[in-house]
Amino acid sequence: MQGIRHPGTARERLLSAAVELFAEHGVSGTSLQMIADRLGVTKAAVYHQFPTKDEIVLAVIGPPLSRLEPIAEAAERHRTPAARRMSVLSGVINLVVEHRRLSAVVSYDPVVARLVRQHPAVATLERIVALLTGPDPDIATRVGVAMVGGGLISVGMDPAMAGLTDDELHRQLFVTACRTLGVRAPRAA
Amino acid sequence: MQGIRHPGTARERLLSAAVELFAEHGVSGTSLQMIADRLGVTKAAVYHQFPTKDEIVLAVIGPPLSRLEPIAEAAERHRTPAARRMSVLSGVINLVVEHRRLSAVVSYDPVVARLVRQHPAVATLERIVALLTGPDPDIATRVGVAMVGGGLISVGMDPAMAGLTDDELHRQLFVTACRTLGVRAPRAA
DNA sequence: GTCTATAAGGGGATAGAC
DNA sequence: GTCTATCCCCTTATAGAC
Repeated sequence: MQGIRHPGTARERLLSAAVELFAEHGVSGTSLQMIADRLGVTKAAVYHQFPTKDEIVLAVIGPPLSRLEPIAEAAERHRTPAARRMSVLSGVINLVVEHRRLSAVVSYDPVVARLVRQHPAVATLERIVALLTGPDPDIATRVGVAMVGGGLISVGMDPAMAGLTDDELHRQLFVTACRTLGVRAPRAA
Repeated sequence: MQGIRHPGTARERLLSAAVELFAEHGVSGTSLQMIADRLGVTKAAVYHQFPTKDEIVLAVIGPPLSRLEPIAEAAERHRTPAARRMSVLSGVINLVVEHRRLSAVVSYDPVVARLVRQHPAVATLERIVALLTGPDPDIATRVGVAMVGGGLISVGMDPAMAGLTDDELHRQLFVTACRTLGVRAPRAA
């Protein structure tokens, strides 16, 4: 709360630059020097904000991962498996659409995958998958859910979809995911 | 053709080790030292087989990429857009199933993506997407095709699907992809 | 918050012996 | 085909001044 600065605090600008670079080069392919260069500062300034590179990655993935818990909780308040599935699907799509570029990094970067495995949110992720499959899923259902998971992220990161607004993309993903899962989509709001 | 050796020529063993490591750590996260260590040789021995690291990546992605062309050609021999779509879908699924781990590397590793962009096979890839969408696709169709593309790869790399045989996985992916695309799957053979 | 300077190590890559 | 030895650069990370 001092002078006006365009994109936020130094920490926020750093994380924003990191996300872009991670998406473009991968975490292993992004050096602290690259992050510093994009911000127009030196590496030491980066180290002033975060003690290690891993801490930067954790700070990047933490906020989106922490949003999984409320998605699962909201879904579990519904009574039928079908309603729970629709609720969690909508929540996950919201998250993916909102973090189009980051989702792919979280899902597919090997360095991030290692950090995610040690993250408390993995348990929530399993809950979410269970909510999507429903109880005692057969192979076809599990394939469908896995396909939706990867598909959402791929579409989100697709440059050809960059022109779509978040609302449009959400609608498209929702109806397509419902088809993949073999369920009738509720009529649109 | 000399003495018996278990996994093939030195070059083949190197590429096999490279694929595993690329899938596990990403290309940027895989050093030539790691490849050499896995083979029980030194870096210099690796450099004897390939002049640069990029050449290793190209040798890894070349064979699967070269299989795109016959897939597109076979599909284009069919007369109707629907038949072409089913043909290309089956061919792509074959490819993904056969290279479960490699597909994710080719599709999502930023280093590989850069090399793929300069590869002649990109044109074929566009042809394949066009065959899947059909002429003058609307947004919903393009979303469906993008979702199938990413979904196939995600399911292929999913450890939970590792227990499925190639044939089983192919069948599951085919019917699920057809649902996503909103087409009736032809009855199984 | 940012800088200069530097340490310590690993990266890709090369030369030349065996 | 494989080795030892080496080069140079970039990496993460630290220390301390401004």
